[in-house]
Amino acid sequence: MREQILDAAERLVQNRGLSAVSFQDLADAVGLRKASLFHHIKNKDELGRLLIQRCGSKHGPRYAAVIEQDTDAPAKLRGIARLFENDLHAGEPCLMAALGSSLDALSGSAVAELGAAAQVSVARFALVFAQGRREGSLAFEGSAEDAAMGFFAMLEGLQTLCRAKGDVSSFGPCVATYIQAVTVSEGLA
Amino acid sequence: MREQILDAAERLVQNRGLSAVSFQDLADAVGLRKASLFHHIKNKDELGRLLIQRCGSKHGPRYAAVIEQDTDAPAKLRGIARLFENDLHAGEPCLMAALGSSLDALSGSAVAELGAAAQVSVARFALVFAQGRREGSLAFEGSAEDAAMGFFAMLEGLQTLCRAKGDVSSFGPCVATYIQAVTVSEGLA
DNA sequence: GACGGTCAACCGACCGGTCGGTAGTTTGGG
DNA sequence: CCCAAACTACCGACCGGTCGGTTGACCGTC
Repeated sequence: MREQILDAAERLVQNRGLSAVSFQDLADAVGLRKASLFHHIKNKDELGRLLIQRCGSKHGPRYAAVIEQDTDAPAKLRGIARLFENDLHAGEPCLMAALGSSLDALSGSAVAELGAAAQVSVARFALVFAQGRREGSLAFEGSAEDAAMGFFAMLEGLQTLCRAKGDVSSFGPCVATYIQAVTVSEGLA
Repeated sequence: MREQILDAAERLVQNRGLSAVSFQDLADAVGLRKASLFHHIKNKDELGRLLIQRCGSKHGPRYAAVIEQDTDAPAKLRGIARLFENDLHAGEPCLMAALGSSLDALSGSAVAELGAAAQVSVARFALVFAQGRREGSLAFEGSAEDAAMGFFAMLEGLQTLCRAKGDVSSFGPCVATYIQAVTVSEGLA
């Protein structure tokens, strides 16, 4: 049941932001009464923190599956981007954008957990950039972490921007342009 | 007075999201009583729409000033990025991230205006990418619009991500890595 | 004396959250 | 094997407070 509540909450928060989701909304979405929710979630701050934790435990394995494939780095970047694109098409953009862009509405501990979750994702993606540099398939200046953070930021930003423009179809071409730019072209190198 | 209200509202919304900013907050911030605000702003939906419009009329000229400089495209990209970086350091991230990541909390007309504003920015940045391709200073596949949208998305995403991680200093290196990747290196070409 | 701006007072709805209580299930001791 | 205690999940009613928004009066200015 708790998982169902969090599933519904995630979907609502992704598209509205945490502070625009009330316990009443959440109760309606899962078919319970408002009071019952408090048996599963202590308060709104805990709701936010649970959502952030799930953001890691739920999507982390999906990223890991792509990263652990036996392919070159550009293919992995495309695979990661496709995960974000699919979520966007499913109307489920990453929670980190919704939560991160209204930081002052979160408690201190929630902010800390959000930052930690972001760092975990960046570190994961950095492995791909490091692999790409090692195998000569990616070219970029600076640290792999910086490159990975830029990549992650673009994925987050594209989800938001595509939805704002009502033009979900441009996610793919935009990210493809980026990946091509960091990929060492076959003709050279 | 209306401008002062909108200034204060912008600052609040940037860091909290529109639905977490109440008229009471806003009244406290500008030193008026809540009731007085409604002589300047009809309702919350209009507040959101005015904020979006200002996002264009206020920041548009700043971008234009950089774009109309007589420099090469990579320098213009760095200039645009620096604007976003300065705003981030000033605790004033772009409104589009805050508003765009909670679209379902906005009215239909507000969403339309937000999308239009986003399109205007993308078109502006696309001019720079087109120039770069023309003068041979930037290399990328696909349309200039796609490249520009990816660039814009990264700037938006980096603002959010840096704040979430509490590490504002990594904005510069991350975006530098991207710009370098799309810039045609002097040794080649 | 018309007018733009400000305000105190107020409104109904809703907010996050609590309370007391009720079914149903699980558990353990005689 | 039974029954009572304990526990889980749920709920109606309610709390103080805040929400977005309205009203009507008051003010200085031209």
